[in-house]
Amino acid sequence: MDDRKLKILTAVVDEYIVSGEPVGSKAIMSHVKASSATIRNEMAELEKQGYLEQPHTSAGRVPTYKGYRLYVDRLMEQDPLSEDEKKELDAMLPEDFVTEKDLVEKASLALAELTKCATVVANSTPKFSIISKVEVIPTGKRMYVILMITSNGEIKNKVCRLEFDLTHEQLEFFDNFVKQNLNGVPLEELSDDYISKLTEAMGTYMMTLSPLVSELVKMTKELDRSVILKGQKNLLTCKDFDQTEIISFLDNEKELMDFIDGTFSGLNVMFSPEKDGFVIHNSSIITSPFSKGGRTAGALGLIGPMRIDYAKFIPYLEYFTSRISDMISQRDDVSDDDKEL
Amino acid sequence: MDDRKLKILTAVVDEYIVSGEPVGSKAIMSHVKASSATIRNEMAELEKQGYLEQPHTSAGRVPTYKGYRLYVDRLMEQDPLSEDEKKELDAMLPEDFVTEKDLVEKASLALAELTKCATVVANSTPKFSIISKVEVIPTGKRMYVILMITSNGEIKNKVCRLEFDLTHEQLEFFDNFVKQNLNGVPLEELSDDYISKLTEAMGTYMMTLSPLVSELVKMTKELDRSVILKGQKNLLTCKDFDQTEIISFLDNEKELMDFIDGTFSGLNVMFSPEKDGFVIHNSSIITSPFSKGGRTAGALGLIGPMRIDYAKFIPYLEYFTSRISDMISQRDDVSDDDKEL
DNA sequence: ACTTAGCACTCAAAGAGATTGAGTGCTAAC
DNA sequence: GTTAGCACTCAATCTCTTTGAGTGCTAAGT
Repeated sequence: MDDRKLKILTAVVDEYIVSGEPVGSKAIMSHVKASSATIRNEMAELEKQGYLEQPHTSAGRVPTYKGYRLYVDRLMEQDPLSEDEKKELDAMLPEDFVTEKDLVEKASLALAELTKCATVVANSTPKFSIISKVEVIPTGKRMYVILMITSNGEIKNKVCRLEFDLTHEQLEFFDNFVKQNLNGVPLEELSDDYISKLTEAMGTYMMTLSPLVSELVKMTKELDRSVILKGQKNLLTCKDFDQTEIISFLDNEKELMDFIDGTFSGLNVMFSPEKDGFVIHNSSIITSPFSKGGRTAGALGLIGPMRIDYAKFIPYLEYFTSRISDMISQRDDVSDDDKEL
Repeated sequence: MDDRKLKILTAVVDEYIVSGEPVGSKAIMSHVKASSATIRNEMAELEKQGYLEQPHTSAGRVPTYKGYRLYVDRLMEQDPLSEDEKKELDAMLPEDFVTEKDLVEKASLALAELTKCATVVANSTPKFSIISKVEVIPTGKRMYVILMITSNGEIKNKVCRLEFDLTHEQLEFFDNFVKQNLNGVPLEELSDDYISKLTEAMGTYMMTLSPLVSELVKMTKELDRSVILKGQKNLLTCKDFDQTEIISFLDNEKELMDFIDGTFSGLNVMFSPEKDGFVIHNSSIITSPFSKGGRTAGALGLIGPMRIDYAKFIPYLEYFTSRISDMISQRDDVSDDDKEL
């Protein structure tokens, strides 16, 4: 693959990203020093090799996903952020935050507004946190509320209804049992094994209290897998997409969960044809992980059309995730201090 | 307004509801015993009077909102529900529910699926409920969780961050204070007056604890005004609407809150031209209130195109709200029993 | 052997009639 | 007051033409 071809491919992608129209040979002349005829010949070859395609014979060229792949992996030059831009981005993040979930949610929203794309954030910090309080509160006939608070400030509650009322003694037992066996336990250590051992240890109380335990387990599972989608509106108004596809995508959150998996290892750019089962044609997904105290804690992702402005938006995304990492790690230090006191 | 005119108007609306196309004089002949020419003359008059309109000279007639108004108020015959249909509707409702919010939410979703419209539910039952527990739980440096549980099973929590840590004594004071002054208080009695009197009564503690109180008040306000929208997808796919209007409607929840107000007094059918400020052109909104123990407790609403199948859907809606009323009232009795014990 | 000017060719998009048909209003007869 | 009949209207659809951006190929130029 000679140098001029790469330059032409780059020019096609660059042009197409801004115009959204098929790019002709003349438009490339301002980027590459060669006549339109030469460029046409080169483009014909790029097409043979699968990097470009024509919507129809007499139209210009459009990058294929293979073309985008080469572009983002090797050709594109990212626009580095100026200090001013950094300040602007900082201004979009909250200075302070109450819970980590709050922070990532706000960052996600800001990114969505900035890029006019949808954003998604998978936050697995709760997984690394420890249970700091579990309480069971009776609230009516056979009704109980389970309250769980984790060290990262996340709170979760669940109402459950039992078959019969618990005696005072049973409640007290459960309370103590939880205090001894769950308080201070990292959520990620709550394997099914661990749980079943616990239930066994409850002995005669097991029968009556097991519904509570199973709700508790459900809660921990829900905590460590939270995926939030923002900027749905931007997908709906983007004319690169098929509306019905977007609607069915928004309708099944399940898919979201699935695709974000395995994107926790560095910047990642994926195209819909590469990700099979993903319904939105012509879309690309860019993800960047963030960490808490050196440990991967989640990922922020951008869902947009394939002709998204990679050069500009990738730096935005990476800056946001690095800021998130800083902020939540710093906060973590504080609460460590707290423990030492 | 003579009888035949009314029959013709009814026929036009009925036809238009199923076809969505302007209705011509011939189509009416199967409903009204008269020649197409006569019907045309009558329709011309109905148009003069503002009940019908023509998209263009050589097209059939379409009802105006004034036509719909007359139709729903006086002409339409509702399809009464058969026992079988009632059973089907019952099957869509949960047999049992944990919180009232759960129930109305599920009913709302079921109605949305059934009618392919959006549904909205304003639930003010929390307002009539009493505070059964308030707790403040420290969860980290200067971090506190306020937990509030109301008698109808609703739970709300809020994380707040204070400027300084509270002493054990301060916490205990707040705990007692809340127990004495808020536990058992109906939410609707928490007027601003009442609150400010309370804060004054806190004396020297006021300064330090007022952030907690203000969060608490916020929580009660959020509790008694919950509006839930379901079936957004149906609005997006309905071709009677302008997509951009739908998107901007979905984007500002505020509007939702506003329009549902004042619809708690019996079945209500509104058309977008009557409800100014409401962005969705060509839409109609049908609401029906539900009650808890004889007291209005909220309303369930249906948002659809103006040519919605009123005859069929109004009975659905009313059946649902009557079932909701039954179910939450019955449940209430149970918890009353509970108190007596 | 590569580059490029030139030319014939292609094809989507936009515009200009022409055609169709559902529906109307009006009139004159019943 | 009702209705059959007829001329008229107009959106929708189709066809035909024009336009123009863009191509591939060829032959001459470097």
